[in-house]
Amino acid sequence: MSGKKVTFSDIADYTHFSKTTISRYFNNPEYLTPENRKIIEDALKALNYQENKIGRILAKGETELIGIIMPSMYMPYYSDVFQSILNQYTDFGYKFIVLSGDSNKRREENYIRELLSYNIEGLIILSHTLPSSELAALGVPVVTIEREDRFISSVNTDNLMGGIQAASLLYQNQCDAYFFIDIPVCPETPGYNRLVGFQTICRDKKLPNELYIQELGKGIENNYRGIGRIIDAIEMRHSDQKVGIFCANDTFAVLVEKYYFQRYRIIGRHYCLVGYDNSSIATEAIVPFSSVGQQTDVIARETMEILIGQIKKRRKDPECRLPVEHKVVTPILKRRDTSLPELY
Amino acid sequence: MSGKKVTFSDIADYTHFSKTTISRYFNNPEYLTPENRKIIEDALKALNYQENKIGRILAKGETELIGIIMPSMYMPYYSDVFQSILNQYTDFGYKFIVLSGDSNKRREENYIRELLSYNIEGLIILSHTLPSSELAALGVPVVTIEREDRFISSVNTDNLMGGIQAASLLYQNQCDAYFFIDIPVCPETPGYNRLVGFQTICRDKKLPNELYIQELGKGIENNYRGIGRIIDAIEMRHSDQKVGIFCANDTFAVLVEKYYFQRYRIIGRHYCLVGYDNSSIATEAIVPFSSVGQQTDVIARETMEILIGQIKKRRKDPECRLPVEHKVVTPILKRRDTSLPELY
DNA sequence: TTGTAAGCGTTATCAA
DNA sequence: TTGATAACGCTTACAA
Repeated sequence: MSGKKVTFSDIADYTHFSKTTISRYFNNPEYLTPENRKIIEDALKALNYQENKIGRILAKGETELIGIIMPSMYMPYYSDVFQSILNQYTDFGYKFIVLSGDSNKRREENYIRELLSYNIEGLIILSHTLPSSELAALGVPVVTIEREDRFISSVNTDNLMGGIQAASLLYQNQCDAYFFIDIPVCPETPGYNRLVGFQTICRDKKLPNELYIQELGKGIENNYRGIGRIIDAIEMRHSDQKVGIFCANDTFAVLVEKYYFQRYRIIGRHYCLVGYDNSSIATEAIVPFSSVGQQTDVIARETMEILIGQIKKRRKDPECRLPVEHKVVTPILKRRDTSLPELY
Repeated sequence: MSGKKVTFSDIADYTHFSKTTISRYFNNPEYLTPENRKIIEDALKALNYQENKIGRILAKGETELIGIIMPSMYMPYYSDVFQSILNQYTDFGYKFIVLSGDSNKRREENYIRELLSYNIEGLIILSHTLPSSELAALGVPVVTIEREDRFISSVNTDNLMGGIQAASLLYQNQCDAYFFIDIPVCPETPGYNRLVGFQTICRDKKLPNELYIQELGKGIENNYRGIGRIIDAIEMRHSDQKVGIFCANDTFAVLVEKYYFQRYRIIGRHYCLVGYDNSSIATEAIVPFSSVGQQTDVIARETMEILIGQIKKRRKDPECRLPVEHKVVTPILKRRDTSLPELY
């Protein structure tokens, strides 16, 4: 609308107070008399003052900005978590500057430099590109989510528990043979424990089991082909048995279901399927399958709590060492009955 | 690592240049002799200088910040577009502050105020909450994506074309009766034209058709029930015909497929299905279905081009009126053969 | 309760 | 090619 922006000086001139008093109106209104408060309030409206945080940031050094580095969001899990993080604005008031990583180390280091140049007060990392050792050296509070976190604070789902829940469910369904499907994951990644949990149950209960850990290629089509090869391998030797399959994510699980149908015309019997993440696709699938759900809202909240805690510490003492805190969030197994409903 | 942050003053002291010269090193290095440039370069390393954009912003008024207001991302389309927008950082260098709206008008107005207080240079709106009249009055460049855009610049998919493509595909498949399924959408929304396109073809070709425009409730379960009622209604009168169904999004489409199977044990024949958005679920479905794909990368790029164009204009002349530009992006129909493959 | 003046880290203007 | 100085919009001692 108007030309130049209205500043504290303008309001000061208009009201015949000083800039300081205007500042106090916002930061320590209790020092002002009600009458003077009213005068300033009216002036703000009359002049249509718009808050400008840049000056404040320069003076106070507090940006209320948090940086986020996302991996590519092709897995719905990531956009679920991201959505949950954004929702935290309501409770914490911090704003998020978001960059999307692309597995290029140099580039993500630049992202971080760029974010730091805006004086972000904290950093949330979902991308897997940079090692935690490097993140720990940044000097700002950092929390990672569901990734390697040796030297830095983190929030992870209890993947071991998740694997145990999944395998137990298969066991309850009295499968004859048990299978775990995933792409290769390095043991430092929390998700690795899905496998460990699965193995734990298999060992305890002495269940015949096999791991199918292999690259499946990029894109759904390639994944589908890879899954197909695995299912063929399984069916080759277990066609007369009830097989229990635990997939490390729902996308793989839905592809298992799809392949069973496309290739073998089998739907919702013969095999028992458990996915991971409980994303919408587990419900939308033609026969909904069970899935280990991650509590993304809890994850987001814990992340912010660690981060804000460290930020407050830093505001008090900018030199202080940041503690390394690890939070673990319990997964929630969503059971779905995969037996087909009768036609009515 | 260290205590206080290194500033231009520190570098000036260290090198015995003035702050001005240090600033020039970054902004107009050609004014410096190569030797002096080298000296400063070394000093930067020696002191481990970290860029600080806050000072620069205060002095220049250019934040290189763009605000985004997202709707809740439960439809994968939104996270696809969002991902594409984030990718634009590489080409444009602008950073994004992201807030997630929740259909609360007051609250979203506060979001915008908050964003403006950070001196964002532009705004991208995907949320549907605020009318374009209000957005147009903000004074910053604003581009909306796929929503009501009467008074403001926007980028939309050619929904009319999308509807035409979908209906034409059904027609090519020689359906006997044609159906459109969506929730009620106000005619100002670009998506409304999906229906118009569908109707256009039906009228042209004189195809028997019906519109099922009704609330389906919140959440997949409710949607599923609603879709079920619609399919039952259709089957009641068309069970012996080949029905062609165009769903306004892929989620509805997959639920149609699911319901046909669960209730009627029909898969991939009898009906012909087209979705919208070509999201991953259209591929993952047990029988993949055709879908009108939105070119989210093109949408994101066009959005940024309009926005950056207006931002540049504003930098030259902060008083200038902002033009209202509308870009339309062609949808791309992804055909998928829904006939079942033979068992081999 | 209010004001003065210095400061936050950069850039812009002008002069040298 | 370089530097002194003011300016950007706000906060914060300190003084009154």
